[in-house]
Amino acid sequence: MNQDSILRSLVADNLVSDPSGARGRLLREAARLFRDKGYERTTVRDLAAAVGIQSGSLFHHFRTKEEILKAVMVETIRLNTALMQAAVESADSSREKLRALIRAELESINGQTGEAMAVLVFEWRSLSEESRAYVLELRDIYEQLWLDVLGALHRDGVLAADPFVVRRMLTGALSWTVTWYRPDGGLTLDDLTDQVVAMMGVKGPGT
Amino acid sequence: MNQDSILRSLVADNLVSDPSGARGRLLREAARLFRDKGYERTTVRDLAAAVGIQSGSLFHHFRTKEEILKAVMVETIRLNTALMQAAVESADSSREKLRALIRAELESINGQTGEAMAVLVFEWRSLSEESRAYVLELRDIYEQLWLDVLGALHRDGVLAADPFVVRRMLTGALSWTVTWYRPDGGLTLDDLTDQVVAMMGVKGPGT
DNA sequence: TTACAAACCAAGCGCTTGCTTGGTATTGTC
DNA sequence: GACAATACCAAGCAAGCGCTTGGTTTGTAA
Repeated sequence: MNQDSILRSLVADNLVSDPSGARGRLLREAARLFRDKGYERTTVRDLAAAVGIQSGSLFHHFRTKEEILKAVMVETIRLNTALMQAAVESADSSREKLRALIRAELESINGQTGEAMAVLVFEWRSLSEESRAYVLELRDIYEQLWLDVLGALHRDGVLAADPFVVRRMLTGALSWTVTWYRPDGGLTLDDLTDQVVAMMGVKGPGT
Repeated sequence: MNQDSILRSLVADNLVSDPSGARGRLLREAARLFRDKGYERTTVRDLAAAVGIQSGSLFHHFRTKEEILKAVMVETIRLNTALMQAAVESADSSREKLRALIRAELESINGQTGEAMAVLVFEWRSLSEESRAYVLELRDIYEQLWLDVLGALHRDGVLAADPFVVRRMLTGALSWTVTWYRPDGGLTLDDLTDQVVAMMGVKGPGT
């Protein structure tokens, strides 16, 4: 189950928009604009211009501007949850599962879905109360993947610190890479993964 | 040199506004509103109402709304840089200096200046190009404090990972605490500091 | 060819925004 | 007590905002 087939499966189930369709293209441009200028500074005219239509025509696809923000976030979480799940399942030991999770999250933040992930981090305050509740609900599924793995490592005595605290520290540290990491800076995502694992106080198998 | 005297010294030098003055009170309310609602969603009418004046009267104190955002950020960096400097100087070993820095940054993020620090993290995109350049300049002084200490630990073989990467990971992890840490949750800032230090792969004195 | 829905345009409405203006209290100074 | 300078108010302007409306084009299928 590679990344492409996971995406295609989600598209087939109508959980994620086809990236090549009109709606999918709009969401991609929206993510880019929201990340670059922020949600509030991005006007519906900006969004429309980015996909080459009139501003009023946007409201044929989405009822409100906020619905666009919500869709960007919801679809991104759905996709990355599925990718994470696959990453966990493909690894054997808990230690390898953790590494796979870190690697996958770095990929989601600094790869294809990077714009949308940045929006998820920086623009959640612009969501309405109900949209926020729904997004948080989806996020919990995602977070449970992490807590399961960290909890197992904790029980095995490999991880000393509290899994909840560790996850939150990791969330911050990994999210923040979006503000400074550049793939052309001589540091690959694998290098970065190594540094994170090394920095975590996870005792190696031999000690 | 305690925290209060540091603040008073900065006020005397006109680098930070007196918190009890009109300007200082406005900046405090602005920081709170900007954190809660975001800069763009906060109107000048909101700001004026928070300090009990008419919206037009704001422009007697600040030329533009953006100048208020800039002032919140600049004064916060100035204060926290001074506090960090004192924290570093009061510690003897590099290891203790690192702990003092972590503790001080957690304090700045989750204590009195918490609102303003959150603004610094989440609202920097709303700054104009020039304001951003100035803020980054001030930030560099602040960051150098960290890199000096981390560099010393690295040279001594206490810290294995790259100081630049470690600092950036720490920035993310510590900033993120603003989204989840609550002092009434049974975890003190000292506890949290311990967890961070423990999580960092800094080898203890005995190994 | 006809029928119909989906996708889009052109125009603009009603409202909110940051900020300005002209004038009035309030404060500090000699 | 005269006189600025400072701090504020009341009113409103011009621009930009999200979104609506009524009508036209495009795609699809019988």
